[in-house]
Amino acid sequence: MKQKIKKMIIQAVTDAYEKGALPSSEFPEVEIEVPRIEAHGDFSTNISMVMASVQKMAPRKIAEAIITHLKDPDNVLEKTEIAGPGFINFFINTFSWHPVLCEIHEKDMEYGASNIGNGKKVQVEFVSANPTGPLHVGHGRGAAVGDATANILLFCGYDVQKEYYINDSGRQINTLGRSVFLRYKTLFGQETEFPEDCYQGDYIVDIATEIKDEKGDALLAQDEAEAISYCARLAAKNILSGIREDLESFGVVFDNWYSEQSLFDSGSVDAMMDHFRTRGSIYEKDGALWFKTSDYGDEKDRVVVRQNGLTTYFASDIAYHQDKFTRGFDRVVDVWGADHHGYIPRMAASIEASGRDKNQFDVILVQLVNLLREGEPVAMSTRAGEFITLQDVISEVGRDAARFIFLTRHYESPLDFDLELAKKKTNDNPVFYVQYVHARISSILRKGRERGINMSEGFKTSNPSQGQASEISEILRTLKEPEEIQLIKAMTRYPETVEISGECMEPHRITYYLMNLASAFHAYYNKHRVLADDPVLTSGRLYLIMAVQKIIRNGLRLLGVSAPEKM
RNA sequence: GCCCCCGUAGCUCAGUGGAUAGAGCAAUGGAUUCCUAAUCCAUGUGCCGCAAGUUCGAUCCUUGCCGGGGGCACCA
Repeated sequence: MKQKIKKMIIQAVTDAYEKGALPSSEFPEVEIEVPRIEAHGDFSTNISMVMASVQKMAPRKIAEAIITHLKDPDNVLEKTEIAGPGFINFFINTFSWHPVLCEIHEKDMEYGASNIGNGKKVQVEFVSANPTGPLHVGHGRGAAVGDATANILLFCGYDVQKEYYINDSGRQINTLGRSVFLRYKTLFGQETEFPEDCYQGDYIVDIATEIKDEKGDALLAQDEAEAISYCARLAAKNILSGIREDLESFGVVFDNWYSEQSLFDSGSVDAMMDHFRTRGSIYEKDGALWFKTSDYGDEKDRVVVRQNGLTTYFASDIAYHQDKFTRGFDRVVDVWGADHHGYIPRMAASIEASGRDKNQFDVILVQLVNLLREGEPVAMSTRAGEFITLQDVISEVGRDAARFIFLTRHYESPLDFDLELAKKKTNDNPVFYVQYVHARISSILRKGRERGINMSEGFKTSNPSQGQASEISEILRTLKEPEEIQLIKAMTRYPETVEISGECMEPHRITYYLMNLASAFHAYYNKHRVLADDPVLTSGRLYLIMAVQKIIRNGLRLLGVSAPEKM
């Protein structure tokens, strides 16, 4: 509808110029918006104000000229008006809204899909938590945001891959091994001090016990470094598979798991280092190797190889990101915790240094989650190993509630996650509010079927026969209640909501859209009976609510939330 | 000190330059002989942190300041 109005305006402006009603042929991009206030019409454009200076005419005069030349062959307009400083407001005929329902039924799960991504290969890397402990609530938010963003991009026509980067190399893995080995020694009664920098959680003891059960005291006889390395590998593998299970129970499935260690094994890190040394981006100073990230906007250069000869995390990360592009991705998106924001300039610099455009790389910085219970902060101490894991949260509040709540804020806003609130089955909790729409509609459809109402024939066929087409137009005519038109209008906005959400990579826009649509539906439901006495009217209303149901299911799917038939 | 994010109704937050700034919660009162009351309806609240600038027009863009959070390693 919006596009239709836009075309009409462009045509009118062109005609007006050709007929001499407008002096200049210079036309700005036409912007159409849905006014906040209903009295301002269904759509409005600011074009006459924008054109005023170029045309050297008063905005309202321009608006008049445009309206005079406006052609409306399909008769979609009820009226137009000039308002305020020069807005042109468009009022759409009630019946002109109806065809969108056919479109929704036709496209079904594809309604709202677009091709703005044009098949571009994009990778979304998210979670990527170190395999040194279980996922916590913050990772859950990253998972929800990353997964939904990837889903939305896919729906917008991108060729998307979801990837998890495993930091299975370096110091923290060694620390992990040391932690497990120390606990292992304790199991055999050996006095050991457990340093503060070691991982404190009980899961470390569990892993140590597993090793004891399997290997007995064999590790005690071994060279300590070897024993630690054994513990490290086993623990990382163990923890990683736990992470994978947690993510699966959260409904997140990755297309690819990428090992940091593999970058060393394959020689990618060395090759990267040689490459940038030859190009002069890596140089030696104070016995270390530095990357000249300051050439590309970073505040200072960064170390890639330390004095002690060990590479930094940054080094493998450069190689990793080079590899992403080598694998053919046009665009690379990283989802990081907000505490990593200082890391962005150097990462972006390394990508620019390799000749890539900086807008091929995006970082979504996800802000912290404050875990609450009844409004009170839940005490968590990583040091003491006391924390609530993502799995705990999923078990307590359920996957749907958790995912939805993670997506009820812009990712850059800190999020309060209240465990009690997440379980509440009231209006406070938006998940159920939206899901309830789906369940309610399902229930009506069940009832309808029980009563033997024919409701599926003709609704799904993409090429309706003559008879079906006229039947559909007959039932559409029954939809004229204000609440019905409101609902349909809300549904027309779904595709653009998805597009904007994809362009900005902001999944919360879908969340808000769904809450809004849900509200329009509940209001309608409470005022009008779908299964009415008049069979034609009933068909019309079923046609309407089935479209609502499709969008709810469709939108929830993008967020990774289920659409229940019953609640 | 430098960098990033936030500052909008009592609370939690939407609002990618438009007209009279919105929603939920909280508060009060109401709605179900009938499709799920996990629902709906009614009642009001704002120097959009402050100040300049850009613009026909700024909650939105720019700059400065104030307040809150986070980050500034040869850690990850």
